[in-house]
Amino acid sequence: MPELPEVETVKRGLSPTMEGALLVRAELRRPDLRFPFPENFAAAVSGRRIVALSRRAKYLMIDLEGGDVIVAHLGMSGSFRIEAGAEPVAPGAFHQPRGKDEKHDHVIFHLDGRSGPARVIYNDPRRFGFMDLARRDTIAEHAFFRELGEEPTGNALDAAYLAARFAGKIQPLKAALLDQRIIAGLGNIYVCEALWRSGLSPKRAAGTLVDRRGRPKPALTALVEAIRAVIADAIAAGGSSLRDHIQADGSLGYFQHAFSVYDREGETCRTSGCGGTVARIVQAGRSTFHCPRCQK
DNA sequence: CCTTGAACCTGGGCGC
DNA sequence: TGCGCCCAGGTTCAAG
Repeated sequence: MPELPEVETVKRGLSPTMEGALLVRAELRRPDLRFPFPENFAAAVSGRRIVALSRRAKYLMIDLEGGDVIVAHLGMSGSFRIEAGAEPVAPGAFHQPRGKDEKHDHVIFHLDGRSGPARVIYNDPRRFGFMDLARRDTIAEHAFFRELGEEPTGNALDAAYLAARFAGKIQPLKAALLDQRIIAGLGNIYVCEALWRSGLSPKRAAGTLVDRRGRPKPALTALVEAIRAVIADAIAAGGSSLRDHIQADGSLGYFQHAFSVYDREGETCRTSGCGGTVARIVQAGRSTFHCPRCQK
């Protein structure tokens, strides 16, 4: 589920339950996800109070009292859900998977919060997600964060910044926008959507949006606006829920209904007066959806 | 530096 | 009902 808007939605869904709660115990139901958990993970976080939740790019950060930070990435299929009350949280009270889905419940945070005991459960069938521990005061130097580019929210991302990063690049726009070192948090869906909104071909070389003096051409300014708008729209919609993915509070994001090109191969382009047909091509091994008629 | 392809995993959908 | 194949929101590594 996770590009930036989905992770932001997860953060907002979990915050009311997790912030201020005591993390009584972290229960790891296997030794690894994509990577092994840090040796001391469960012991280090158990018994600590949760100070705050935040997000950077596609990473969810859980700040604990004392300065440790749980850093979680949801990979392709990771999700969190909240179960309130009921189940005991005493040590030794192990989670019992009942259904098919629950066999992929890999991490259970047993909480004691303002509204009583609760569990926050991380489920990830494909296990492309991962969790690590960092220290708040050095987190910017952590390998996950060190090279990340600007967030497409707020004001840091602007045409001048992208012009500097795109200058001289032959790399196609699709690949340049997926590069987390340039813009942090975009993924396959929102790159396709932003390129469609700005009328730019995913195959176009990134450097062609920069003039000879290294300044942004109007098309690059339009692209920046499209990126910021599509991300803001998606966050406002609670992200995109593909397949059966649900948000932490059990509700569905609905931005998938607003897709203009993603997963719409063969359908009519929504650009007014265009009349083109959405095509699917493969770039760097991943599907790109675009309208060959109006995206130049 | 660049680009591509494969790898990591499981599950859903489709054609036969 | 089953099998084989392709596809999936991400990242990383090897190889050309």
